[in-house]
Amino acid sequence: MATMNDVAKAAGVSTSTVSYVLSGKRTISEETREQVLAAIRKLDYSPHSGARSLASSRSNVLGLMVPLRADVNVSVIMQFVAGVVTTARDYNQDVLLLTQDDADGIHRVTSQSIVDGLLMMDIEARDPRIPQLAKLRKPAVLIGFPDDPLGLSCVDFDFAAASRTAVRHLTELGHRSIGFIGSPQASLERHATYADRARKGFEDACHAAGITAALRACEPTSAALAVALNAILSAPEPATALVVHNEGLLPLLREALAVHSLQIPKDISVVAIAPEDAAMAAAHPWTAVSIPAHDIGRAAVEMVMDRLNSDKPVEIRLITPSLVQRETSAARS
Amino acid sequence: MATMNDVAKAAGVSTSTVSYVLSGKRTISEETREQVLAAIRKLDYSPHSGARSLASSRSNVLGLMVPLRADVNVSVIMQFVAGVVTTARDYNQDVLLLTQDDADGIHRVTSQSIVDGLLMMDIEARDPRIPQLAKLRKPAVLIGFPDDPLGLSCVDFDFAAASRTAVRHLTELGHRSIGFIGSPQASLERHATYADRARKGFEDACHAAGITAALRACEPTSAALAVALNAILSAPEPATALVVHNEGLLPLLREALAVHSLQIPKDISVVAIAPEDAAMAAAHPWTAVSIPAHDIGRAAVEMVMDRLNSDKPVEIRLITPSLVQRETSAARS
DNA sequence: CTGTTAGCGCTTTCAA
DNA sequence: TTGAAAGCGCTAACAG
Repeated sequence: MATMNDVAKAAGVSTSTVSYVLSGKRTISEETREQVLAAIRKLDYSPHSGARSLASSRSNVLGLMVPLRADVNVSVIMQFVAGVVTTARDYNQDVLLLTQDDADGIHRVTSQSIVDGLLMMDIEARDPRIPQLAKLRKPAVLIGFPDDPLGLSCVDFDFAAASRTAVRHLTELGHRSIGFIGSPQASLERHATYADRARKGFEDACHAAGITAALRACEPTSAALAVALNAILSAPEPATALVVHNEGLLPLLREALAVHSLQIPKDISVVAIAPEDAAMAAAHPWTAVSIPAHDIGRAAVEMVMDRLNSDKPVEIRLITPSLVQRETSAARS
Repeated sequence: MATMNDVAKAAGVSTSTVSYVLSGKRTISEETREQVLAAIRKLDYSPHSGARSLASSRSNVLGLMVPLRADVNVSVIMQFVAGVVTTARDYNQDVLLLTQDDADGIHRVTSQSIVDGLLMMDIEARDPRIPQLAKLRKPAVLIGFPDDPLGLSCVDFDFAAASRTAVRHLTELGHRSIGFIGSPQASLERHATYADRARKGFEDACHAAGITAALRACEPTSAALAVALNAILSAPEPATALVVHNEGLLPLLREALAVHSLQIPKDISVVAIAPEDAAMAAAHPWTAVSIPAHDIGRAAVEMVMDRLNSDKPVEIRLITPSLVQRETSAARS
């Protein structure tokens, strides 16, 4: 492997000149720059990341802690990760994968200077990782919205607004009793903030509009869905519309409603809170408030890089939802 | 941050002694070892990964190239990745995430010595990345089974054997005409090797057993499934059993068969080739040949580490399938 | 606009 | 069983 020294010799300049050509931190005459670049090409030179990180105390790697748990929405995670990785590349960073159960992963990758900053997915209301992150001298961004961010940056989808938007759409269509089918109980119990906030937003919106609301947590299985629907549809004022915040249920929903002799959207309207692709992957695409997972990933990277490169203040961003009406919502009959 | 030098001074030894205590590459008296470890704890010392990789030419990072494409099975990927990351930690390695569309990611992370080795998911029959990998001086493991591995290690699930196992199970139950519903056409067209081999195994097994076979590729949507089933069930000798290698279709299958007035397993048997959790996530769990994604991830890491640490020869491993009968297969009526 | 040089923090050979 | 010291390849302060 060629080193920077080899390049310098081949180009007839000093190593610092090569370094500055590469970093752009100094103005270089067009002539020597050409020479250096030619030598780099000729020798097929690449800088050694370890040497660079030793000298500059920057690794050009971001740590991303991902839940590989089963009760979270896998396809949203994938999209989010895709957003993170592609944006990281725009900043010339690579992404190191950490898992939730790697107990001291945070300590390891920061204390050894493996990463320059951290992105934490799936943050809970009182996440024990937050105090740990707050002590670090490396920037961290929380994906989620905890009770107390302890001075860390946060970014998330505005799930409360998503529910409000869904409810507004349905009330405008004349519905006066709406059911909410949410994330599995497990997500609620560990206070994944997205689950809590979507529920809360739904309750508040229904209350403000004077609408009858019925909420159920639900596992992504036919059996659980049947139970949830029974509860919602056998109430004194049965729902004429549903908000579903659980993409795993979408493929099962039509069949489950058929049991109650209900057709979508003739007898019952449905709004999904789900990623775009899940909403579209059906013969009759769902009216949906889509979760822009890719954009959240992008925003998260932008926010760590801001804190890494400048002294921009800590930021809290909530990504605004928007609803697209498709084939599953209609005026109340 | 404390350096190794600080530790050496605090313990009253030389830096090399500290280094050897940490690496274990030299025998150290119990007494000095204690002293060193005490100093490490007291100063909360962690080695600097950049410095280490510069001096040792080992980064302790493995690169993992993941498809963030939509037509592949997301939950299998997640399980596989989980297997990779947890096993990597057992070898004291971290995992860097690369995406399929990061065109020169392979070159970047290897030439800059960011990674010690590479794991490549979703290998196609004539994958253009293979010649590129074969030229590197870093070990690589292919997850998949290409036409020509060019001397690289490979590991994969034995999809052909999976189909054969499924067919054997069904013939033992008396079925003489079996349909195969496979991966989307897109997967076949780019010759994802898993799709090809599962099909081939099915055809061969049916032929060998003198069974009538009907094969269809299928997108994971209700509409596509309806088309595929129409074709399979309107044949001269309609299938009395199905092998389904497409987990996205499982939640849709009962409803689609009901259209033909067929109940599982009374009128038609079904064997899924799918990850365990997909097979279990139903009111009536599927008889299935399960894809042990986690184990494949583990095996892949073991194989890179073998090539990194020793001169073990290149290896080709096919993970043997096993079938579990559950509620969706029964004797032909 | 460019060169010299002192580190960055670790590993490992050589010497004792 | 231990220490001294020469790098590993790069960055950036200092000097011109």
